[in-house]
Amino acid sequence: MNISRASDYAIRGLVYMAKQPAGTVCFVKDIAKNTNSPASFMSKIFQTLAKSGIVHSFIGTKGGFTFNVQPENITIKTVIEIIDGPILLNRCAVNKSACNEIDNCDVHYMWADIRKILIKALNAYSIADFAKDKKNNKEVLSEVINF
Amino acid sequence: MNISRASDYAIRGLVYMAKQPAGTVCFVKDIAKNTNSPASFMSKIFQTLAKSGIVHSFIGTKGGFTFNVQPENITIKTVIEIIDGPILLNRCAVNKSACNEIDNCDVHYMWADIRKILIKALNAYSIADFAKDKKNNKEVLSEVINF
DNA sequence: AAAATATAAGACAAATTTTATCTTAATTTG
DNA sequence: CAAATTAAGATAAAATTTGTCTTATATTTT
Repeated sequence: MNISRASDYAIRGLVYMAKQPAGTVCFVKDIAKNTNSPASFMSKIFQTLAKSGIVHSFIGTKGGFTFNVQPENITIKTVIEIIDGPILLNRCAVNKSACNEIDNCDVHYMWADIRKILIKALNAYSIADFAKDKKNNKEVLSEVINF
Repeated sequence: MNISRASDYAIRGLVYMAKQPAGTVCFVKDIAKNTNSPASFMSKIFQTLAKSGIVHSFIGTKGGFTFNVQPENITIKTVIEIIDGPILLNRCAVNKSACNEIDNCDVHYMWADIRKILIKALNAYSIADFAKDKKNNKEVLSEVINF
């Protein structure tokens, strides 16, 4: 029950970009250095982010990456799904046809339920939230939502 | 961002047990058969569950497993943590010392926040909930909690 | 006491996923 | 043309997950 290192790197890389002046073209080399991640791995990750459309890539000298979608509109859920694929939790969380017990699965509704909650939480934070002053980065949701 | 097959099997196995008359001693062989899981793998899983104390094991002819904790008091979170270990989400979710950016981690609070919500959701369902009539097994939380 | 049955424990192994790395190509700038 | 940078894909190392197998131990039945 963890996110991948790759998603973690992606989020940190995008946060680094969001901290630069708007429109700055960022090199993978710098993104990697500032997030303590392997440059070659980060390069792969940003290729994937570029293919998804949330960042734009420029080849050549002075090439690099810029945001193609505003950091305010890139949620944590978006990033995780681009890098790791859909959030399923277990095999039968989304549709019954994927469940090996088909119509008779006991835990189907539970996982669908927990998945909904998790996705809402992951969508509640955007990349832009982390480029702001850190003292605002408190545990917002879990204080507001008491269940 | 998935739970392991092992946790899935564990939950299904415990649900199967909860459906039997209270106090029934269940064989791994039967638990595995009724959950479409490999018996030898399920055996390992139940060893772990027994070591944790939530089930009791009996060796020998007529041996097997019974609940040691009431199914009402075994939550999904409990099972997942027994089988897969603590729910962390990312490396810095729990304590800052585990974070590679130490005092300067941008995403620390977010992950701690999302983790809290997820754990609450996983604790909201118990094994006993799935032994009941299936039409009660609707998506309860996500309808109640609107955030 | 012996035979049958079931879990315990741990070594072993296969499969899958994650985490990279490396090389070659393509593109842009100067 | 030279330098810098991403693109793409092959490859590989490492870690984790998913299982299997064997031997031991305990219990019940005969």
